[in-house]
Amino acid sequence: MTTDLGVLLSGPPDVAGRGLLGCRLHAGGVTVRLTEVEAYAGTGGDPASHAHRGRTPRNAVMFGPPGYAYVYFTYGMHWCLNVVTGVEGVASAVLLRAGEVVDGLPAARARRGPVADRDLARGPARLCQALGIDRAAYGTYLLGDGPVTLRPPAESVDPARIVAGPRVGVTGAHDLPWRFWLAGEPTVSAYRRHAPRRRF
DNA sequence: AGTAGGATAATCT
DNA sequence: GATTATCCTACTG
Repeated sequence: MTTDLGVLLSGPPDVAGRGLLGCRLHAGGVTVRLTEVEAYAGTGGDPASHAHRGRTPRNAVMFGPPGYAYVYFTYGMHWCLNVVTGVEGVASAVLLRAGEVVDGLPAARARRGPVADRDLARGPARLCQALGIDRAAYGTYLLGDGPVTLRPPAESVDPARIVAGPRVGVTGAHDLPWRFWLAGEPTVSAYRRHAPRRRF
């Protein structure tokens, strides 16, 4: 059975997110198998989304057709990669949070430094660092021949292995279980929500 | 083991 | 000027 990514990504972000687990992401000579993702909707309804307050220069690609890369820079030092989902005109995307390096191990190690192999792409910013993804990937098409490519899983993923829970690091909307990961994978990020800058 | 705090700059109000 | 879809270091027990 083959996953048609074009069809999958044109659906709602949570459905697309589940389907992206197990897919292979290739860039910079490194390939990872995705083990953790998060879904984000658009204007209204999802306060955690970058597109919640409408279209801006940064999130413009989220309003375009599915299959394109939404890359953003945050905390003054980190890049994160999303795949745009849904129909053109409505913003939604899936944040690629973590994966297992299955090819190009030396290149990933060179970019990430001396860390355990399972930590090479364990977290959205670490994943981008391991693959060498930055602003240059913004708006590129992921289902073709671009610098960053996404391919269906080599083996189909057992739906029973997919776990859902609250998203990480967001300020609100914790009642929406739109973080998906594969049970038992050591590469899934273990961060909880802590140090939330409380201003009394 | 677990968590608290700082780094650091683009983006938006 | 405040905020941030994070990561790393250092400290506590």
